[in-house]
Amino acid sequence: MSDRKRDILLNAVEEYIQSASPITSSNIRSHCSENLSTATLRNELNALEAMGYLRQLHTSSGRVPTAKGYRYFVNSIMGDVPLDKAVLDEIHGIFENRSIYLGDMVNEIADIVSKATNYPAVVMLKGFEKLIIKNVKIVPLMTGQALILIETNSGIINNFMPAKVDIPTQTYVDASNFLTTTFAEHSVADMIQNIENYRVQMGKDLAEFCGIFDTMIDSLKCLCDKIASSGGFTARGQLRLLNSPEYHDLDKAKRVIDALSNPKDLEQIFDEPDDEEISFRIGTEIPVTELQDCAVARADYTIDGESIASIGIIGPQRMDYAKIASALKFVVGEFANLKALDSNKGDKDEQK
Amino acid sequence: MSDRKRDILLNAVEEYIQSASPITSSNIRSHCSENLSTATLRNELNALEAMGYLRQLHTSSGRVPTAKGYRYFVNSIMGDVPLDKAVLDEIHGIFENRSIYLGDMVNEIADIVSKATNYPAVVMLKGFEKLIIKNVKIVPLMTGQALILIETNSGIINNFMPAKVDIPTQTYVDASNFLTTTFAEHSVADMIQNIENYRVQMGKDLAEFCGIFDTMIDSLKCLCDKIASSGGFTARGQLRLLNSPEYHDLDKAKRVIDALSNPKDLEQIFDEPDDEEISFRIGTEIPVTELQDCAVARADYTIDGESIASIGIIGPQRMDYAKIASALKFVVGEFANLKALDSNKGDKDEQK
DNA sequence: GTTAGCACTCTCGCCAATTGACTGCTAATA
DNA sequence: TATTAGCAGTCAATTGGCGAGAGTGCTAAC
Repeated sequence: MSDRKRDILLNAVEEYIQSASPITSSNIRSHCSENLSTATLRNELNALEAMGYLRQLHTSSGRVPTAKGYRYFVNSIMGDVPLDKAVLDEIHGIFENRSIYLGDMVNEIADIVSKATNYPAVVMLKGFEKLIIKNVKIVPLMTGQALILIETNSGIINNFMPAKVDIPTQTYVDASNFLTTTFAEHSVADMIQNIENYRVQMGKDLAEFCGIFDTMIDSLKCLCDKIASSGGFTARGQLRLLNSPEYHDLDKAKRVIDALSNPKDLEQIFDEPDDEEISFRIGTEIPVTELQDCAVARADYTIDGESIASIGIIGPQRMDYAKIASALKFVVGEFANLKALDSNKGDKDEQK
Repeated sequence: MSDRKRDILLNAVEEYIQSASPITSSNIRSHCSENLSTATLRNELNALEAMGYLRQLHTSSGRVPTAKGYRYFVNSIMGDVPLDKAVLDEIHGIFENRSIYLGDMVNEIADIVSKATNYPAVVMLKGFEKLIIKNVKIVPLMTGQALILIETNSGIINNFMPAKVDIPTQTYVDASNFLTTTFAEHSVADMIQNIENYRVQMGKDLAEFCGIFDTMIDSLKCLCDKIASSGGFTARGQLRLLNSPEYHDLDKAKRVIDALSNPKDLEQIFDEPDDEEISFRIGTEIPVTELQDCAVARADYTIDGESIASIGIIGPQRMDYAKIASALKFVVGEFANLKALDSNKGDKDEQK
């Protein structure tokens, strides 16, 4: 492909992303190639169409990028576009004020990412059980339940468990301390799996904790199951899909929105690992029929090479790829900072 | 109004709520008045139109209820329609498993009510500071923050506050116990306002708690402000508005949905007290211009005569009033049960 | 390789005619 | 007096045709 064709194609795609109306030869002339005539541009556009990057909706209309055209654009222009400063600050604020429950954080991130990009966002929490335990607290409440708080390197896991009222508060404190000293720097999964071994090993010392541990593990398993049954997905900002002219058709929009609340569909997109920083799938590259006239952006947050959470944006193929890429990069970056911060902290102030 | 007119009107409204298409004379004949001719029915419909209960969109179309017609229907038919058993169980489950944060509970209730009715739902948390304290716990975390847990008669208030790492855990326990014994059976507002007095009164005994109390009160005030700034509103299920044929027009739907995320608008509907169990406002009865072709249902949850939370449903005037009324009644009923249960519990197991 | 010019194609908005669904009204009937 | 049958009238919705406008493809000239 000649340099000129490349310029024209990239310009056409960019233009179309902004305007949402088919690109004409005069259109391009006024925006980037003022020294060429429309006739020449028509020849070039014709060639680009033959090459499969553009297509015409009908003989006498302008041209629209094909999935291949978008793909070319995405591969070429992956430079960052600076995000809105207010949005940046808002994202940063969420992470700043991070002594927050993991579940809430996931919701907030989905909200913010959707707001920043103006498309629906999906967050998939893949393995909270892989997070590294820093501290465990079991707090008995008056209502016959207790609150489990597990501080990890990426936020706090919280869950309620049933609790007998006749167990003294101190027992809960002791049990919590035991769990913290035993499982600090281990993963939650480790704790769930290995608590049995510790119990056997330590004999009657732990007898009084047994009941507590059993119900705690049960309730954590329950939480795992709950997250697993929803596939760990949280979708937010579905309404924003309606802002795109391509989804002014309600039925079309509904089909996409329905897919967003169907774990089975989303699974196919987010389950398989993805080692790119930001990946885009366009059109038929998406393994879900209902979404094949969409584009999906995805970024993963990984710890030690394992993906903990995925963030996805779903929109029309004519989505603002550059803006989305920078939003996702920024969010994932904040995630990483968070982890660095936490491990520092963890070293500094040991729990007695 | 004659009995026959009444029958015809109620039937027409009910029919229209189901079918969403204008009611014709032959329509009524086949559904309720098979012994009358369509001509007679036309005379009756004509009379009902003259009385202002129905109106024609154009000369040769069927008739549609006016706001006055819906109002008559609502006042007449307030009998309960049994709700879907699955929905009933789901609502019940939320309250059953009630050791849950107030904030989460509000979200879940909005979700469920919206799901049950198939319309957008709004929950307004008016005065969590009016709730009665049963127990206070301040739990220090590793990240330089502490978790405030206030168990009340209607769920747990939770919020984070900054905390110095060098304060020993026991101080937090003592501070928590002090707050619990001092303010149990008082409202949260009482605690926020009167903690100053207690501090002055008790002198240096409390000196070591001062810092903790100050930051706690600050952070609770912050929470109050945050809730106040959003008007305390949580809207869910906005998308369901699109299911109604009257909102297939996107712009029309968006105007309503925007109003639902505008505290200023919602305030006008939910701020003034409402002593009916379930109240409906139809059309111009709603004090918000953007919502004047909608209907709004509202139910309040009150403690000691004061409204703590309001639940609202927004939909087209052609909404299923009976179904909405029963869903709201059921939810408010569960709320009340909750309170009864809690005060029992409170008597039984005292905190040391 | 580039450009000007012309014919061609297709969408969109507009208008008129047709169709079909209901109603209102009038006159006949119980 | 209340009800009904029948007929004329009204209006929305659909259809088809027409013209304008936008944009292209192609060809011939530069």
